[in-house]
Amino acid sequence: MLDDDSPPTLSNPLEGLVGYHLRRAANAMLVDLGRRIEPLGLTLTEMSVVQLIAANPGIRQSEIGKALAIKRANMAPIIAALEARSHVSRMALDGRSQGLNLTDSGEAVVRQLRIHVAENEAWLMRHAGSGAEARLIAQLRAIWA
Amino acid sequence: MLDDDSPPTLSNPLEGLVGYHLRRAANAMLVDLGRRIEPLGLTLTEMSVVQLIAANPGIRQSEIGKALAIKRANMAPIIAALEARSHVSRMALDGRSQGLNLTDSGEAVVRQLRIHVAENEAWLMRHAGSGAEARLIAQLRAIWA
DNA sequence: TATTGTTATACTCTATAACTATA
DNA sequence: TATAGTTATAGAGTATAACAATA
Repeated sequence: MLDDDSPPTLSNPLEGLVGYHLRRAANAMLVDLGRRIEPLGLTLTEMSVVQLIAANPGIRQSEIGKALAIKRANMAPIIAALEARSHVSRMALDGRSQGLNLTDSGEAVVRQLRIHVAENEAWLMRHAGSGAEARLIAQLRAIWA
Repeated sequence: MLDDDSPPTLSNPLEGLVGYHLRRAANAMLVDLGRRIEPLGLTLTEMSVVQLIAANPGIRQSEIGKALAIKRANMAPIIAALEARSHVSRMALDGRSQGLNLTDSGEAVVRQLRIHVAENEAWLMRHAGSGAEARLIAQLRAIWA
């Protein structure tokens, strides 16, 4: 079968775009991180929220949303899910605000999380290497390719 | 009201992570690009697919999937939607494969697309600037912050 | 047997709108 | 009036599983 099964020498005009590499690199990073934290039973968004609570005990969910660019409407189910798994507890600050804190279970998860995040960062730097600035595309491409 | 409405001096441990900035930067880029191409009635994924067809007339959708990391199962509705809007036509290559081509309408869309993508790239570089390699975090952060 | 395309389905993330209640 | 939280809903994007038809 010599019908040219070799790589179809496909032309990809997106290869020259920084935005394309940025998207692919971010996706690759999220896939790697997602696999690492999978055993913890947290989504990537829950992961970042938990880390923010760990660093800011008593924080309000509206503050988390502002810091991480998550809309109020999307914060509600995230906090509810974390509370349902007993990772987060709420304490009324006033009639409408609640201070969020990690439970022991939540603290344990964060400890594991830090390890996986560090591994993910190491994975990132391993792929990105240290390069000059004009090498931005090459760096980002190296992450997913 | 002097209850300290100033920024809550919130601690964000994610700020030190390359992965965090990568995710935020990619999201910011996609928001900018999404707004630009919105008038064309294409999603971001459809946009990249159309560009690949434009550069590779007669390409099979399985090849597009491989190039852009889109699963076969997800390619089907994308191509169907592009065909439904008469941007793409199919031509049987053999009993199971189809060669994809742009229609006149599809070509017109791609011409507009190229302009918006170039604008998005300019926007990206305007924010990222040209910087050294250790400035990777700063560069990426500058895109979304 | 492996590949191409398809359908069905589910989950994550994001978005807007509208509502309650509290400040 | 503005804010904090909630609910409902929708649209992207991605994932797996299973199937038919063809190579």
